[in-house]
Amino acid sequence: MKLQKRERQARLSSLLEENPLLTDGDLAEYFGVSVQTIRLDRMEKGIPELRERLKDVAVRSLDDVKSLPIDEVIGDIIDIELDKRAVSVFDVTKDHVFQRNGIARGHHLFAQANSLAVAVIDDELALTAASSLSFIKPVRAGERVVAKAAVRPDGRPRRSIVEVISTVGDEPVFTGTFEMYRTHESGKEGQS
Amino acid sequence: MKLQKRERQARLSSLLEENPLLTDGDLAEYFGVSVQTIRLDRMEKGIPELRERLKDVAVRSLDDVKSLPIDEVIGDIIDIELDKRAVSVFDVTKDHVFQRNGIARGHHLFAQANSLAVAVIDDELALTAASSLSFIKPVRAGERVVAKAAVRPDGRPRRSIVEVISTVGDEPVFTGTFEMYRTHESGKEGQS
DNA sequence: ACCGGATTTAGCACTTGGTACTAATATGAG
DNA sequence: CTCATATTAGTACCAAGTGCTAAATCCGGT
Repeated sequence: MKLQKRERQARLSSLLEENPLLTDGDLAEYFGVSVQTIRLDRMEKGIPELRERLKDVAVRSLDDVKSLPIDEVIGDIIDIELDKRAVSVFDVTKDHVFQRNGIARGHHLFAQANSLAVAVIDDELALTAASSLSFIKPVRAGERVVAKAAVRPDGRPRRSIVEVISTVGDEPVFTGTFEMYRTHESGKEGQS
Repeated sequence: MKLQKRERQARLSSLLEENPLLTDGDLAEYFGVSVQTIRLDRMEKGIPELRERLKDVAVRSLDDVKSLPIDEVIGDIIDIELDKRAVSVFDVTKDHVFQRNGIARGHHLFAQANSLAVAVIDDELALTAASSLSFIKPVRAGERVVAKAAVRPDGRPRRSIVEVISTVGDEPVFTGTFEMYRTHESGKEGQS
């Protein structure tokens, strides 16, 4: 009997974790014990009642929706000098990789580099006109990608070239050349 | 008074849409009417009670977690012939555009094209090795982007080239050339 | 065999946020 | 003024609980 209780409470926790919408009644039936026993178990484990669990899940998912727009820039920009250079870091998680092989999907590396290229341009409007990319080495979940962007002028008016090199540790994993379109000339207003 | 009711019911709907966790009591207070009135309004509008709304949100979000891998591909693939060609559509919403100017962020167009390029390759492992892109015309929220991919062999072993052209209506908005790496030779196993 | 603590079950009153239904009032337009 | 529409009130009931008390079981040790 000593084991029964522990065992049951442990299973109960994990059961509820993967399916929070079970009532005490469901659980009582499942374990073949009385509803009261389930209640006691929940008390001891500090597991809230069904209604609270539901609200938690709901609130969390609503919050998620609201916090999505942070996606405006991919990666954290940690250093920037407009129209010159910029650096951002991006932590690759399991959400960014193919389930099959654990390798980061290319568009995330592109997104980091591209949004960095947009950010480094000192203009109201900066658009990517064209780009050329090279995926040098696969990146995996848990790795931190550091992207460095450098701006150089293009011959044509209202254009700038941004070169981005992304590395994990010391190793380059991605490079991209972005041809950016802008509404105003490249600034270069000299000092003061 | 004719207007009062309609107006209140309309506001009530939209209020609950963006915040499903309001009780009838909250709403009654908010509109300065009795709880019963709110109940009647909900009846007429066919809006379920708080607990049901919560459960819906919760279930949907739990389902989402399970079905997230669908984000493995960006855009809906509507036609595919492995190692030959594929077509996908992607509806641009306000979540995909810069707030400032309403223009779709480049990485979404890239993501659609790139994941289509990955999908069209008939191999366990397909990775983008390099690519070259051209953003021809800005895309805005509400537009539907159709991407068409065509595969052609590369001279080198275990490589394929995928050309993607994305259009809105008749107008091309994006083109990309993807050099794909694969583990096995391009199949081409002839007819049986 | 018997005792005692742990475990389990039962029962009751009460809570929230409702449903379902009935009945009484406004209120306003013709 | 009157009649339909709209609103409010009140009752009984439900699900899924909490909180509390009390009884029944079980199980091991001596």
